[in-house]
Order: sequence, then C-alpha cells, then structure tokens
Amino acid sequence: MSSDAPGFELPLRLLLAFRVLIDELHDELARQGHPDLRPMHGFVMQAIGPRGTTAVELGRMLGVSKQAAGKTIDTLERLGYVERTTDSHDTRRKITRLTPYGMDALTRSARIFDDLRARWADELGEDRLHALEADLRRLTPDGLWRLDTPGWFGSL
Amino acid sequence: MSSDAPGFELPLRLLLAFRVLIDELHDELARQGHPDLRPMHGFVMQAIGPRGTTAVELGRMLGVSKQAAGKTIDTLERLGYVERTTDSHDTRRKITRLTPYGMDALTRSARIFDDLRARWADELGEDRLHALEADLRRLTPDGLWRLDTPGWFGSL
DNA sequence: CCATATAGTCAATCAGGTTGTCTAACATGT
DNA sequence: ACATGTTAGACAACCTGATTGACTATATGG
Repeated sequence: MSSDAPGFELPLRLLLAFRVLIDELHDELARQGHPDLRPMHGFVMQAIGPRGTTAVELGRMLGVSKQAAGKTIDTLERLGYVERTTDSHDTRRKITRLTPYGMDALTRSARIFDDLRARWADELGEDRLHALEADLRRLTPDGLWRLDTPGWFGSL
Repeated sequence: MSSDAPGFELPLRLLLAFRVLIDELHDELARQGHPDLRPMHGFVMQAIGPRGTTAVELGRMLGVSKQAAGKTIDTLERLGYVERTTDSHDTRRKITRLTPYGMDALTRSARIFDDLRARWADELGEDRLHALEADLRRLTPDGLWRLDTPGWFGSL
C-alpha cells in the first residue's frame, strides 16, 4: 500500500504530459511557418471546423460569452487564420471560416500530433500507449470539449 | 496500424483527465469549507510550502514576474489563506506563510486527491493505474512545476 | 403587422499579467 | 567607514482576454 503514488502526482503528471505535447507541437509548428500560433488557437480552429461557425455558436462551444468569442475571432482574423463571410440566408449571421492558412495549420497540427504519438509509442511500446489511451478514455467523459480552460484554471 | 488512435486524442484526454480530477477536487473542497478556492490556488499554496516563501522566490517557482506573484499573494491574503510576516534577518523580505486555514486546505486537498486516486484504482485496477502513472513519469520531465499555465495556454 | 428572439458590435469594467521605476535594506571591496 | 552594487518589495502604466449591459439590425411566428 505504501508503494502507491500519492494522489496529487496524477493531476500534475497529466497536466505536465499535456504541456509537453503542446509545447512540442508549437515548437514544430513555429518551424513549419506558424510561429504566431498559440496553444488555444488550435482548439478554437478545431471548434470552428471545416464548415465554419458563428460567434454565438463558438462561444457556446468554448464556454465563453459571444463577445469573448468575437474577440478571439478578431485575433485569428488579424493573424490570417480565419475570415468572416456573411450568411446569405440570414444577413445577421457572419460565418467565420478557416482560411487556407488556417487549414494548413490544422493539417500540420494533426500530422505533428501523429508524429508525437509515434515517438511516445517508441518510448513506451505501442501496447502500453494503447493501454494508456484506453484507460484515459474510461476516466474521461466523451464528447465534451470544454475549451474555457484558460479562464477556468486562472480565475482567482 | 489503422487501429491506432489519432495523435490529437492524447492531449485532449490528458487535459480532460486533469480537469476531471481538479473539478472533482474543488467540488469536494467547496463542500468541506473552501468554496472560494480556485484551481491555481492549490498549486500556489503548494509552492509556498510549510516554510513560507517570498514574492521573488514564488515568482521564480511559478515562472511569473515578482509583481505578478505579489498580486497573487494579495489575493490569497485577502481570502485568508496566507499571511505576510517580516524576516527578522532581512527587513526587506516579507515571508508569506500559510495560515491555519491555508494549511487546512492543503491537507484536505491531499486527502481528496488520495480518495480520487483510489476511485480510479477501483475503476481501472491498481496495476493498470500504477502502469499509467509509471508511463506518465517516463514521458514528463521531473521536478518542474511550471505554474504559468493560465498565461501559457491563453495568451493569444 | 407587430412582438419577440437572435446575431453582432460597442462600451465599461475587471483580473491577471507585463515592464519600468523607485525606495529601502543588505552585501561587498577598497 | 563608506561608496558601490544588488536585491526585495511596492507603485504606476499598460496589455490582453474575459465579463455584463445596452444597442442595432434582422428574422420569425402569432
């Protein structure tokens, strides 16, 4: 029993492992022509998706207000990752879509994540990594994105 | 090969697993008399430790400026988790120490994390959880705290 | 046709981070 | 002993990303 790890190690390691992956992703993305991309941009662009979305929808998905979602879109627009187009069926709506540059970032991210997973598979063995993924799936809810992580973690 | 999980699932699951633990910790802490405690408070108090620390030291440990560390201490002081005392050997320094209320939060957190780990051990089996911890240890650097997660993740 | 609901924007505010500057106190070398 | 350099903390100005509230324009449904 005394050989069990203390309970506080688990969350620390989970967070650290996440950071390792994300940091290495962005190191590589910077090398591949996306030096300005930040951790949460990938999440936001993933939420926008290939079909585009609106500020209100994005806010719901990210768990933030539509105004905050709008500001995030402003930033991504300024960086050239997304563009706003008007919905011809509802002129109130402005559909935010990924630009080719944004799509490029997403496809490169997917590729890099696959490479990083392969490195972990080399390190642990494919069977152990597979088990790790299966265990994490059992321990985490499905389908939930919860992209409000910055505010969630930081709010004092 | 095609049965391998896509690379992007791993970071998502790691972050989600972290959130599950932290959210359940704070649900329980709220029930046990610490409703105002936020995710990063625990990390900061852990960094302060039983012997206390100064704003400069805390800033170094957390990877933020001494001013930011000072503001964080202000917040924890306002909530009653820490108090500032002067160092008799160096009157420039103000040692920030945990109050009994702060110590209580830390000991309860440790206990709750142990309980959560036990629940995961029930879910997966102790051997699988042990393997998961061992694998995460292999994949993450040791000794590093890096508490700048909010800014790190959020900065657009 | 009017009442209500929704999309987006603007403005004010807040929290937490940054850098720069300043003062007080320690540490050191001549 | 003292002049110099370094360190701790506080204060101010500013930046970013979030919030709520108010407002306009456009749909939508009775």
